[in-house]
Amino acid sequence: MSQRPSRKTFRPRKAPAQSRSEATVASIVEAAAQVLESEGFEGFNTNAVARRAGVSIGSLYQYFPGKDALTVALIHRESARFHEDASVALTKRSGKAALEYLIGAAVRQQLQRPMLARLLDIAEGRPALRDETAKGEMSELVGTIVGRAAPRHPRPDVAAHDLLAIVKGMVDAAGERGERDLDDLERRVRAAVFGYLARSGGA
Amino acid sequence: MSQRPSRKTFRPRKAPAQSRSEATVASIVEAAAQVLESEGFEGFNTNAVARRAGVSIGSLYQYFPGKDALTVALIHRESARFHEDASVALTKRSGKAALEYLIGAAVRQQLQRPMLARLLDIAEGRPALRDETAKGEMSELVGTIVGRAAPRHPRPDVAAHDLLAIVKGMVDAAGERGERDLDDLERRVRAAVFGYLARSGGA
Amino acid sequence: MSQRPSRKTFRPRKAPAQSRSEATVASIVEAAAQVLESEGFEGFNTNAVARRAGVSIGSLYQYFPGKDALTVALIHRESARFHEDASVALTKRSGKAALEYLIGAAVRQQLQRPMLARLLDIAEGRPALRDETAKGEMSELVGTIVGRAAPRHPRPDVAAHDLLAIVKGMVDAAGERGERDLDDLERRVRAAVFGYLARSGGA
Amino acid sequence: MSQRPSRKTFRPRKAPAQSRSEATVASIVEAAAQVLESEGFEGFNTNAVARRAGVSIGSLYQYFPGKDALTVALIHRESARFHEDASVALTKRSGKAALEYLIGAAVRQQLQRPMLARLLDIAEGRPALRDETAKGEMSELVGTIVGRAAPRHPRPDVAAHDLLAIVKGMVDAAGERGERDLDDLERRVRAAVFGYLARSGGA
DNA sequence: GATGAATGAGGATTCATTCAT
DNA sequence: CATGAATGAATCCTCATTCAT
Repeated sequence: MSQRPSRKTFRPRKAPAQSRSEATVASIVEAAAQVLESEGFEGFNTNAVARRAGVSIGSLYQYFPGKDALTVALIHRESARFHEDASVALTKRSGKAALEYLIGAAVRQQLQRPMLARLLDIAEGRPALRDETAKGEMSELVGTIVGRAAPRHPRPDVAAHDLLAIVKGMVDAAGERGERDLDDLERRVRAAVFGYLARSGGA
Repeated sequence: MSQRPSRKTFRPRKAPAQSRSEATVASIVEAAAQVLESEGFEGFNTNAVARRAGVSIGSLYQYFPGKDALTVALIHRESARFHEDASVALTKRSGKAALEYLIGAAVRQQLQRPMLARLLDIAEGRPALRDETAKGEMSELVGTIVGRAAPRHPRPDVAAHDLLAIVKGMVDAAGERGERDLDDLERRVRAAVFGYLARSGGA
Repeated sequence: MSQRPSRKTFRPRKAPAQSRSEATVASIVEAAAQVLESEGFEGFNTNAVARRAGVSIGSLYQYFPGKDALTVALIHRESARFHEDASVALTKRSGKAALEYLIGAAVRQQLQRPMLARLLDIAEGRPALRDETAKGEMSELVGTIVGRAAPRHPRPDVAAHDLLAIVKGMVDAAGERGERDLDDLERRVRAAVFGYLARSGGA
Repeated sequence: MSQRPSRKTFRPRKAPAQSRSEATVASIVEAAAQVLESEGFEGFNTNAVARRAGVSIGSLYQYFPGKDALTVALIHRESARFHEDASVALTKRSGKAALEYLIGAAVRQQLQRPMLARLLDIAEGRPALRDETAKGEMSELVGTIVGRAAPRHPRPDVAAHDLLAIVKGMVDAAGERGERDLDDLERRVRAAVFGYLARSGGA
């Protein structure tokens, strides 16, 4: 038959009480990022992460209830970055400027650790992790920005989904191909985003 | 024995000369598709594929040198579909019509087996399989079409990459969200594609 | 939180198709018995069982879906013995003779592999395995015999439970203490059984 | 470090001289009882006990040299109860009354915390703990009582063993089945005990 | 060729115990 | 003394792959 994952929590197991453990937790998360980055999903296993973090496997499990919790932590870490960027974007005067800011942030972030970003995008899609990701929030945020950038758009929420998908698709592919020219990529992403908006009713 | 083969060929072990083995090979590939579709990467293992195909694990290894060969075969099968579609597209009178045809095909194909298509997109990105995929060819084909649809575009090859990424990003996300409205999705993808072309120099 | 065992089956994984595997299965079960006997629950682990059986750990899991399945198989093996004995007992002319036969069988069986028998009695009580044991049947069988041996007994089913408990308690304790005098033990068990029946309403 | 200590003392590490530690020790033991009761052997681990007791794992090890020491302490706690009961029983005028008193006490105690009692009976049987249990004493005490209740019995010590086994067997089984009718169970145990004595030479 | 039994390295996770703070 | 972070041996189990029949 199939596997029965039995609904687990991916939340950190304990809030680190001493400062010693805060460092441990952070080092584990960064180690997870590095392992994922350099070995891909194939080599992403708890022992490797613990080793790279310089802690014992036991310590890892003291803070993360399982392998997936590592991935989730990683996803949250990146989502937080996006949220910050989006918050800043929301302060921009024009909707267009907000979108442009967000695109720039996305491109920069992606090209900084291309492999990692791409793998996390993939991980986010895993059914088991679906509930743990803040996709809804992200769409909402982008929806708000779209609402400002293209006030006449009939379905800003749908546009938000699409734009997120477009940007992710483009930057992931660029990262995969090893593109390094930030400005060029950013220009092209803008073309896609504003082109889409223009043609899908945002005029 | 072990589990980590260092480097191998993914070509089918034998050219199926007789029709019997041809059928066997096809059934294994389809079984692989079904397992991938219903169980995801987690449940995608050689024994499961053999079982679903109704052949012994020994036979599977008779035709495929290893697990990855299955994935590659699957990717090739889908690429073939794309090639056909692209060939048809190339017969269209106008470049615009060609692109529209291709978009329609991509959307239809994606929404037919959304999970499968998405997982294969992911698999294609695995470094180990990179060489085996015909990404180059696909880009070339699309590049040609772009060249016709937007003759003034300064970098049709770059545009081809981007368009491929945009379409994949959008339809994968749509499939993931469970969208079922083909026409609506197709319209939006067109907006993105032609919007991008218009703004990135294709006028 | 607690552990979520997720309801597993303890049934053998596959019916051995070739005669080779029949032997494997048997050797695994006997190895399980021996390991349990000599190492107790502490040392009863799948690796030890596989090693003692002279098979790989993989083979063990090919036939048994998990550790508990080994225990269940062992319990079934012993229950089968009891059923045979009970069937023979049922052919006895008098109820008293039937009971005496069953007592003798129980004593003999117990003192043959005292440690094993005791540990299996314990294992039967584990909540996780409760459903897998044929305790109900055993009680019924004994209930029938009691019904013949003490026709006036007001609650033969309760008596059956009690007698089973008495016999198990006595022979387990005897085994634990290392008693070897079969006849003496059997006499004492008879005293307990018939004494109980006489005083609990079986006259 | 490791997990398999070869041989150790199970005595509490320090005689709790101050009342503070006395209370701590008692709370740990009771926590052990509760964990064993609610989680079974599976969930009976030092960390869980410490948590339930509201002390740190470090403190637990301050008072108990290891996990088994907890079990031993628990067994001793219950044995003490039995000893008290037996002492009271010894004050009874007739041997019969003494036995009846003891049976009543055993039944009551068992049905109060059925799971715990059963698990401790099992734990007592573990070879590693055998030396630590006061089984000998218990048998002696019961032997004395039997000597009074059935002065003609040829082997009061053997009878003591058997009676202990009978009572344990019956009440454990009853507890396992979830019986709650104290009086009925007590009647049946008496039937077994006195029936056994009558037939095994105590007449 | 086909079969499926057997293999065993690899990876996830637990938990008794120690020891720095 | 108390704390709880850290440790790592031990165990369960999976699955790619081989090979005798």
